[in-house]
Amino acid sequence: MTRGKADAPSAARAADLRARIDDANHRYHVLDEPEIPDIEYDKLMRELSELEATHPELVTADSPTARVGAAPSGAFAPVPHEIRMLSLANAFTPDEVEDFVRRVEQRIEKTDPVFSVEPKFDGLAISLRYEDGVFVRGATRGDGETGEDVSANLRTIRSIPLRLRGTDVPTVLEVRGEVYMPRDGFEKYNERMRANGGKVLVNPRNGAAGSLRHLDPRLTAQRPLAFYAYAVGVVEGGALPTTHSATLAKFREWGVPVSALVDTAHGVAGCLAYYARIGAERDTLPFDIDGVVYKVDDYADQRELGFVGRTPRWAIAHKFPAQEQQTLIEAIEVNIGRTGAATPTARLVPVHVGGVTVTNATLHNADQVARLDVRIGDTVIVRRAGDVIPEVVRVVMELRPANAKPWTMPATCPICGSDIVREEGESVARCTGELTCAAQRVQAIFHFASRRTMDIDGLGERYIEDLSDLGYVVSVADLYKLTVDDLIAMKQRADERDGTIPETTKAGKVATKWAENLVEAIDKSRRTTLDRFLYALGIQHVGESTSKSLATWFGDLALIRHLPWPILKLVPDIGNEVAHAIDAFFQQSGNQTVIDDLFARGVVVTDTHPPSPKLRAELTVANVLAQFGIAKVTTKRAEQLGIAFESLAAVAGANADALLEAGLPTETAESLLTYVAMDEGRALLARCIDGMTRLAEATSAQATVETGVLDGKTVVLTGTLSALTRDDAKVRLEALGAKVAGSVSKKTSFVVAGEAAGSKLDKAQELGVEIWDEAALLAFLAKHSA
DNA sequence: ATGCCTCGAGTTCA
DNA sequence: CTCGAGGCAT
Repeated sequence: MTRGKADAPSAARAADLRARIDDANHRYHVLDEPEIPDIEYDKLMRELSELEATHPELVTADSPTARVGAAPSGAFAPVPHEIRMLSLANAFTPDEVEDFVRRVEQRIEKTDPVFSVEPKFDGLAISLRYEDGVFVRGATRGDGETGEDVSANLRTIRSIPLRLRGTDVPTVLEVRGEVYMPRDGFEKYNERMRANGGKVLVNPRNGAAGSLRHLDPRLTAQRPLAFYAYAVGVVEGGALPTTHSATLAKFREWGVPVSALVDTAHGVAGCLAYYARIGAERDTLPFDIDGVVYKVDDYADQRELGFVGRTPRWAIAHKFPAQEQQTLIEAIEVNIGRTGAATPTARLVPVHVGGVTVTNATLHNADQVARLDVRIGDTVIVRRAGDVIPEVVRVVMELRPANAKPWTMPATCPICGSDIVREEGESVARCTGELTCAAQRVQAIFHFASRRTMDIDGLGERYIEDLSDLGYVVSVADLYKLTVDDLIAMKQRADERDGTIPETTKAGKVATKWAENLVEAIDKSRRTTLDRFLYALGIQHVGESTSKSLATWFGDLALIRHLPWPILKLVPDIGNEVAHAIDAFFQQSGNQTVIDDLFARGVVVTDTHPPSPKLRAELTVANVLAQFGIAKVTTKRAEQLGIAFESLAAVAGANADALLEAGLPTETAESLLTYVAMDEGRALLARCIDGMTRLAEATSAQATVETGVLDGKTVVLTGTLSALTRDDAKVRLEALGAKVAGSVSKKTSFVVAGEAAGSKLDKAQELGVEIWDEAALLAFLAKHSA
């Protein structure tokens, strides 16, 4: 093979070939008007790859030959989305669409607003990043915040341009859209697979999702995938039009494929007409769709509408009715969850619904079973609700066997035999076995180890079951004393128990590696944050959000684990139920022991900090007293007491005279005295007094301890940081006392400018504000972070 | 008391 | 994703 310098004619020929191939792709995928036949196209491609093979120095990153697929590259790196990838609210009926449009109209004070209307493709959402017009990276949606880098696979998709056309392309442009598998491509692929005995794809949607997750892009290249854009992410160094529809039109100019079915519509009537039109075309379309999407067209209006949680208020997905199928109920089983919730689950004769095989369907609770009157042996209609989760819609009564008996919730837990109890007014029945119940224990450990809590990679439900069954792990703290030997021994015993063939020497090596990895993952999980740790504990009613609140308000588990419920209630969104649940959890000595054990075995909460100033503001005698719910002691009375007495202890110790002197009516004073006289009342007051003291100490310690290097400094972040996300940087700067602001002013202490920083950098220079590059920030953080 | 909204918990399949 | 229920405003 000639490896010398490329001669000029070869270089020119390569450039020419690339231009012609790009052009053919553009015409085919974007303009939808193929010009040259496939054979011709293949010939051009072959010539180019041969040319590149003999002259490797001619290969460019955006060469169409990259589409054949590079060699496997290992795992997918996580990619943080600077601008979150959205999920949409759903509407199923015209009424819901009307409600949506009405809400929009009210908020933006316009009637019959213009919507960009689009088909909702049934594929996989991805984000493509172009820098200077060249495709540099593509990522899956992931959880919306962080996706996976699937660039190598995306490069193989011919409708994704590797280079944008036109002169007005922004320096950085993130194009968002859907990777899907066209129906004919899906059929042909499966035909081919059936012919040579390969594995067929279940449906186009899974085909698309699965294809992008191939570690070997050469496999992805074989799959018939395509792409349509429908949204925009980060834009830097350039401007987009002021409406969504104009942006999509611009995309087309730049060579990004946008479905020809996108349109604009006015008001409810326009949207519903579009829904009807697309619905009628649905079956003849070359790709699968599961509904249509309405987006408020004007970006200014979108901004005004904003978000509720993770979903925008300016868009909604109007779904087509879910597909339904008929099948048979073989059994109704009871599942025990982390909190002991006993959930009836229908075991079904497998049936294809909406493209997947369904074998289980949750029946939620006994009420639901009764409402549907589902019995074992019944024929039922199953639907894939929303998108994924199968649901039993109704029983086909005509087909009910004569001997079918109504189902009832068992009285005892199928796992541990404890009573199953349903509280008054609750819809769920619970196993009362708590942690004596193996199922609850396994679920609790599984929750503890899961991604959003301690994040122990590789510790799945199956291993937890084995560890628990074989007695290696009883409480979550036991995870942290597991050794490699323990794990290997455990696996051996599990294999023997299951009758799995004893491991050969080669497989023995694998088991060792597995155990080593798991021990390492467990070790890695030892360092965690307070919010994750709290969430991991699995306290009833304390999920991700409440854990975050608790962490920011109190800052230290040493405090939280001793606080009585009246103090916990001071936190917004924590009411009676939640506060009592937290209190009750920590009152259980067993739970305290587990926490001590965790710390003793090396678990470290890294972000402990003093209680928040907000808490200090709320933590008054009056506020705490008002939480108790003592008869007659209203908020107003509590305030009087707060003014009259310095401390909770003083209130608790006050006699009748002192209370009357504070201006309390006789009845109120009596009620309070009665409360204090009760053992329970006195005990709770004592705990509150103790809690307030602890908090006061922790807070006063703050004055001396808090010497953040960046106290009083205001920092602005701009541009793209590469080593850490903007959020990350923000958190870490704030941890050092800085305030991270959104815009530059003369009060700004310094600006951190990443790649492709824009107007904020200009402004900083103009105002003479200190400017740091990313390296300076990293160095600073490294030096000053604990 | 009543209604809205957000959060928690449980769940399916590949 | 969906349902139920807790928190809070009215």
